[in-house]
Amino acid sequence: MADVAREVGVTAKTVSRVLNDDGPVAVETRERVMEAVRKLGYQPNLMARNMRVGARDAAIGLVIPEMGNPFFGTVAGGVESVVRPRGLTLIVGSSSETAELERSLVATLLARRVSGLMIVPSAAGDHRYLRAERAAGLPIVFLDRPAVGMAADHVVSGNRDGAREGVAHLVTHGHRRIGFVGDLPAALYTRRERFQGYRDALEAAGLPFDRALVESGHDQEAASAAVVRLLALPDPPTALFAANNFASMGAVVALARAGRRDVALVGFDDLPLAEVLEPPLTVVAQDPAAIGTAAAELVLSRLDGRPSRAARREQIPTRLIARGSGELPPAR
Amino acid sequence: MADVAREVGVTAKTVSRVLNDDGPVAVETRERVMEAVRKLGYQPNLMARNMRVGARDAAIGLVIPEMGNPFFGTVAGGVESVVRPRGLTLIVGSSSETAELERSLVATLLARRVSGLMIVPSAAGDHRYLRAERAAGLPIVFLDRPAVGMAADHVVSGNRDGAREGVAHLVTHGHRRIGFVGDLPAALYTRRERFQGYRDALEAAGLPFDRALVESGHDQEAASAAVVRLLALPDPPTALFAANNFASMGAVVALARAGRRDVALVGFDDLPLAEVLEPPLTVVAQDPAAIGTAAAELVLSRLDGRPSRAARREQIPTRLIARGSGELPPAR
DNA sequence: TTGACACATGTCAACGTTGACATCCGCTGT
DNA sequence: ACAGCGGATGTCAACGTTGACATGTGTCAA
Repeated sequence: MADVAREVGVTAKTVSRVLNDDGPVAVETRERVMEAVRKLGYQPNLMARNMRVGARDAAIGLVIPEMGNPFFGTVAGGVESVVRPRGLTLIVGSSSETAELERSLVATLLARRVSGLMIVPSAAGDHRYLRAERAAGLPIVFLDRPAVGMAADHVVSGNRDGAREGVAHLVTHGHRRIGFVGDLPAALYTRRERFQGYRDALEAAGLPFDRALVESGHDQEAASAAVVRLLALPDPPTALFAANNFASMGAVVALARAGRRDVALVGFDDLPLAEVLEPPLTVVAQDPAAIGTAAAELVLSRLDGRPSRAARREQIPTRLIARGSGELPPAR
Repeated sequence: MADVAREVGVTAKTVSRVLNDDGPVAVETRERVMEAVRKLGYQPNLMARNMRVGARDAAIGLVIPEMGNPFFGTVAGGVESVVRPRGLTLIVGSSSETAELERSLVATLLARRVSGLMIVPSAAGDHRYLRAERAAGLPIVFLDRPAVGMAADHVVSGNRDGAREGVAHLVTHGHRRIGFVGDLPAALYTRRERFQGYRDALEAAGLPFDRALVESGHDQEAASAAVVRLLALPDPPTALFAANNFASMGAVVALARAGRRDVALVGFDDLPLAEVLEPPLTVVAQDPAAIGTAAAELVLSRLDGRPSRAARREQIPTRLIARGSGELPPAR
């Protein structure tokens, strides 16, 4: 910047004014400065700019469990689409679902003095340590799952309602014994909510809840194995509700391997090739992009100074997409 | 930092020494400082630290076309896994495959003085403008596709070899008319390479190249339509080679809709549920995580001062996974 | 003619941190 | 007894930018 100023014969301050459209600058000076900037290939140093008095970094920090998971990738894309037009940079890190990594990532982001923090909390965490930051006015929003031990803004899917709707769909098609294939650990927020939705639907239909019909597994293989166990029961389910995408894939694989085309299935979260599966997979679709944009907008509105103490909570509704696998009638 | 220093009764410099394990500090002083740090909840300001004399930001910038695409998400995950243990933060942005957004993102990253730049270039770009930065010693590595108009490091898949192997697999199973379903625009690097591999395989087998068997589409629907056109030819192909994941999905969908279980298919890039498709999908799998880690390691090695002028280029080999759809014999 | 005012630009300091160099102290070896 | 040395700490400046305030110059109304 000093070089540019020297080249033009003005002070750094004037260059600064030109670059920021700040204060009055003679048209001619402006042009000469711009030319010098081009000639010297000058680029303002954002780090220095951001460092000025108490200023925060013009960036938003985002912590997701995994980059490779398209669900979270799409969430991140939604966040970016809102945040970038505002001139904010997105800094993403992944926690591998561990509270420890999550915390160290958050520490890095805080050290960078990001302007806002968005977190998909990992299962085991406790977010009390963020209270002070929140109280100090830093916008913090949790995505997909609420914070633990702390009242804070969040944006989540309509897990319970969605699950209820998905299971009700199976009930409507005549099923009375419906298996639940969930995530692990069972204490996971989304798992708990969806399980509640499952029970809601059973209750609404006057169906008994059978503990034996509930199985779990964290990855696709484990979910597959869970389905195999369910099908081996003396009085097996005629339909399955898979409470997340891995569970869905595991169920699809298990049913395909067993050659069981007669078992109905509804999955939570849409899959890319759902329509060409045999039978086409009925799902309760989430809207990950909407979760991202809604959360980002929440952060921005906080940033624009709405220091309201109260936590704001949003639910993004799900949508049942009936493709066939949920409409199979009960065998027998 | 000044507050901490005052609390302990030392200078900021001493606090700095404690925090960076720099220079000798009395054990007792160290402890008192650490305690004050905890008590006051002090967090070092990374922006300020990074700004010091000519220093660069302890961050790596990564530009990918799309966050929601699991291929690039996984690439990003690979990058992060290498970069984080080194204490570097990852800053990710997506370009939506447009040269314009890509460039503005790169500008932001340069303004932040990142320590390294990793770019998945969008189709239309020209990277001459980065020459100066590269010459100035900034590590720049391109991923998945090479730079345009500039000799620079890159890490790409073994596109041509992989495609050749995939198509050869079809030839081995007796196919003589093999359709090619590619990406658009046709000038896209990966598309060109894979197309070359396709022709290599035909040539190696002494099969004629038929222009009519080449179709394209950028998204899944377009690829589907392309497959429909191919099947409607007077002398239609008995097998298809889909040159990327959208093409694969489009082909799978088109074949399923048409009820054509007799057409052999090999896709480039693996899909999550490939094994449960009917028939199970044979693919030429890429290794996106390896692309990310290899590229990141390249950046780090450059960072550790290997200012060798020559561009370094790496290819990550692909792997044929035969599941069934490529082994169908030619109908008729 | 003069004061007021808008415009154009400059000066200075400060943000938080750390390199370079200086200072002080006590111990060791001769 | 004292030079020499290493350990512990301090002082100062600088990184690049921009707020707050100051200065200078020309125009216009009274």
